This record gives sequence, C-alpha cells and structure tokens, in this order.
Amino acid sequence: MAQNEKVLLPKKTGDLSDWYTAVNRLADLFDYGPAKGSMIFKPYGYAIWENIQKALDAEFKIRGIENAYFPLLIPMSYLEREKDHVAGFAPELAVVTVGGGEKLEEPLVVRPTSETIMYEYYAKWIQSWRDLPVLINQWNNVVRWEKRTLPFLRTSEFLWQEGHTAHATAEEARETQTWAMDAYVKIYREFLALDGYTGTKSQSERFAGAEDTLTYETMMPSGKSLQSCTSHYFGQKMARAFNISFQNQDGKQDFAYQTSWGLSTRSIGGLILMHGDDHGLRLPPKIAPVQVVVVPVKTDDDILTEAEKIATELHEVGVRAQVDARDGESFGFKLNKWEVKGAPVIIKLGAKEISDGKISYRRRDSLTDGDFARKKLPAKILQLLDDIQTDMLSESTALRDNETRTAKDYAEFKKILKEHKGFIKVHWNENPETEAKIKAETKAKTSCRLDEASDGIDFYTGEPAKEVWLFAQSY
RNA sequence: CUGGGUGUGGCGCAGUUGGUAGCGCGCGGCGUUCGGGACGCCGAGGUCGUCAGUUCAAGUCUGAUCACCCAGACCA
Repeated sequence: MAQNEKVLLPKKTGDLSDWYTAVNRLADLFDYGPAKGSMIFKPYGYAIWENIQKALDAEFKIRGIENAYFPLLIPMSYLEREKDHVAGFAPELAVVTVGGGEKLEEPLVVRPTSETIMYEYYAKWIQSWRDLPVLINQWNNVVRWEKRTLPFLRTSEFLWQEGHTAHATAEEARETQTWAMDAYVKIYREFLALDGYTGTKSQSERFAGAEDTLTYETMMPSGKSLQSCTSHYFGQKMARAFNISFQNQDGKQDFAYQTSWGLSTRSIGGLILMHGDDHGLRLPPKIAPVQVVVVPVKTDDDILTEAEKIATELHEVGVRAQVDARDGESFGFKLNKWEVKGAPVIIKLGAKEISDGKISYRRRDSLTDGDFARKKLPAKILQLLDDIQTDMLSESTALRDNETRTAKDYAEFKKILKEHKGFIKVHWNENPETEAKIKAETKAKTSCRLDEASDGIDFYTGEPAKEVWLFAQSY
C-alpha cells in the first residue's frame, strides 16, 4: 500500500480551475469533445441534468407550458429581422454554408437561441386573441462560438430549455416573465441548493433584443458571480419584427407581447463549484444520480444479499439507491470513489452491521459518520437526505451573505474588490458609460439591479440615487 | 483576436551531447485479499499532434501548420 499512489485531487483553495477540471474528470461527469469547447456528458453527469429537467419540466406542466421542438438550422435572414438581436449574436454564430456538397443559396445558422425561428412560425399561428397565449418550451441544444470555454460553465454547445410565450397583454407577459424566474429560483434553491439574488440586468447586460431581463445571480467560492438563468420581456419588439399580430376583442389589430426564458447546463457547473470540496463533488440529494450507495466491506454472498435488500427497501420509498458490488475494488477504494462522486449518503455494510442490526453511514456533505437501527431504515435515510438538502442550501446562503458587501464610494468599492471580490451592493444611477468605465478599471460589472430602492448616494458620481445595484466580477 | 503554456500507450509524466522509446497509475488473466485508496505472478497496449526539411540516422535539430489548456475582450 505504501507505494500505491492516490489519485490526487488538487486543493479547492489552490488553483480553482485545476480543481474544477480534476474533480469533473475524477467524478466521471464529462469528457472533452473533439471540437473546441465541446463536451461529452457522460452518464453520471447527464443523470444530474435529467434530474434538473424532471424538476423544472414539472413546474412547466403545472403552468400549462407545452413542450415542442423547432429546427436546429435557421436561415440567416430570420436572424436579421431584429437588428439588436442579430447584433448581439452575430459574433458567436456557427454557420452552415455547404449542404450535400453544394454551396447553399442562403447560409443556415446553427441556432444560438430560437427566438427567430419560433417567432417566424408564431406569426403564422396567431391570428386572433383566441389563439393566445402561446406557451411553448423546448428542451434542446444551442451553439455559441465562445472565445473562452470551461466545462459546464461555458461550452460552445450547451443543453438548456428555452421557453417562448406570446400574450395579448403586457400584464400577462410580465406575469409569465416573473413566474419563470420564480420557477428557476425554486429549482436553484430547493434542488441545486444554490442561493443567489434575483434582479434586473442593466441595459448593457440584458439579452440582445429584450426590453428587460430578469436574472438569478449566484456567488461562487472564488468570489466571482455566475449568471445562472434569465427571463426576458420583449414587449412588442419581437412581434413587430416578426409580424406577430392578432385581432383583439375590439376587432383591432395588435402585436403580441412576448417573453423568453432559459436555464442551461451551466447550472451543473455552478453546483460543482459551489458545493465541491477537497474530497470531490458534493451533490444535493434531490439532484444526485445516486442518493445512497451501499458499499459492502466484502463482496461475499451474505453481505451482498443484505445490501440488495437495503437498496430495495430504499427504492420502495423512492430513494435512488445503488449497491457497489464491483469486483476488484477494495472497500476503501470504493468509499473514496463515492466521496469523489458526491453521493450524499454512503452506507458501509459488513458482518458487524448485520450481526448488530445496524446501519452505518457517512454523510458526504459534512463527512461525518453515524449509525442507526436497521429497522428504522427507510425513515432514517429519508430524514438524512432531507437534512443534507437543507444544510447544503444553508451553506450556500451563508456564502452568499458573507460575500455581499456594501460600498459607499468608489474607493471603498475598489478596496473590497481587491481584498475580497464577491457581490458589492451600491446605490447607483444606471449609466452605460460609467458602467463601462468601472468595468474597464476593475473588471467588475453589474450583476443586477435589486428589487429594492432607498435614498442614497451614487457610489461613483456622489449624486443622489435610489436604485440599489449589485456589482461583481463574474464567470 | 492578444499574451503564456502543452502536444510521447487510456491517464499522468520521463527521455541527457541526435543512434530507432521508458516509468507510475490504469487495463486483461490467474491466485491471495477485503472495516478507509490491497498484493503477487503473467500479459496486452505507442509509426512520439501533423507536414516538410537537415542528417548515414530525428521523440530529440530547423521551418511551417493544427489542436488543446491557462489568463484577457464576448456570453447561459
């Protein structure tokens, strides 16, 4: 054993990007794809996404959102219908110019997002107020040719859902925009255990073509924020560009009011960064592919039979449990493997437990050991999973709060950035020019405008200001 | 696109002054093991990113090229 070399995980407090790629690789979440910035979701990583999908899709269904699918390839001319939209996406488009060996008459864009192709068809489908609202979501992949990529956090192809709605009134569209953000916040907090702030993007940071953008911003241990998902309100801007018009109840023509909203596989990146530690991944129970793993001390028949019984009893109450019966790996190796993979509860099963009628376990989140009577099995585990979920959210909330500081003036702002980073809460009068200057000087930009207002002083200009903004360096 | 770095079995690396590739892990077989990353024996696996050049001879020298990684400007 002495000469056996451990698979070493770099310290999380060291080079965070080394740690990040190492933990991803060791936990077997992904592999690099052949094209720049592309990645392969391996089964364990994809299973996390499936759990997120399941939870979010359930929210959509309750709201009456229906799933549909639109084409991957979009005629270039569609993108050009709305000038802000095309300007925002042009630099990162992947374009198909040859098909079947022949040059195409019109280039086809690999969708960077689907507003244009969906709204082209919404225009055909919507004639009357009776056709509204249109409430459609699609689960798909999009391609944005990013300059710098990082697994999960920023990849040139990523998986997401994009919801696109059209409404007869601005109020109804607004309601949908906030509903979507509320649903996202629920998923982030209750499933991913990632607490953050919701707010509104600045003019310069909002989605290309949107009137405004709601965002959920989470704080990572590096002190950098992560734009975690967004919900956009288009007003009638897109409807005018795509001619989505309808006859209202008074018999007059009007343009539809629209929203779009998306949550991507970036969420998994945030999860890894926030909750991982020096031992590897820590997965919140609700999205963990394996919630409880039973590791037998010896792979002999008695122990394996009991292990399977335990797993079956857990399955019956809806717990994703698994027995690690793999041959050729020692007990200790398996324990470490599942710690790296972040299974919330690891049950250690040997002859001792069987004769004592006990269950021994380790909580992955706190790395603490415990045991309880075998006959309390399903209930105790359900309780544990619940506790872990709650505790992980609390950790995230604590980090968010600790990493939120207020600055009265620019000097203090810069001092905080230098010493801590994190979110900096300030009074500020929105101004794209000062925003650009601040960004150039400090690398920090607006995360969002919070939904609160008070009398204060603009931290940059010293003038009276009511709006409260969060600034941060971000991923 | 700018700056830095790296390309050698699946992964991590070594390879002196050019002489025709080696180590650890992993992998396959057999056996012994199994309470926190076990061990023995046997074995498989590489035209050294690509192209061109110098040379009797190139992983090693020269030139070009491609890819990826890290740090910046863009983004979920």
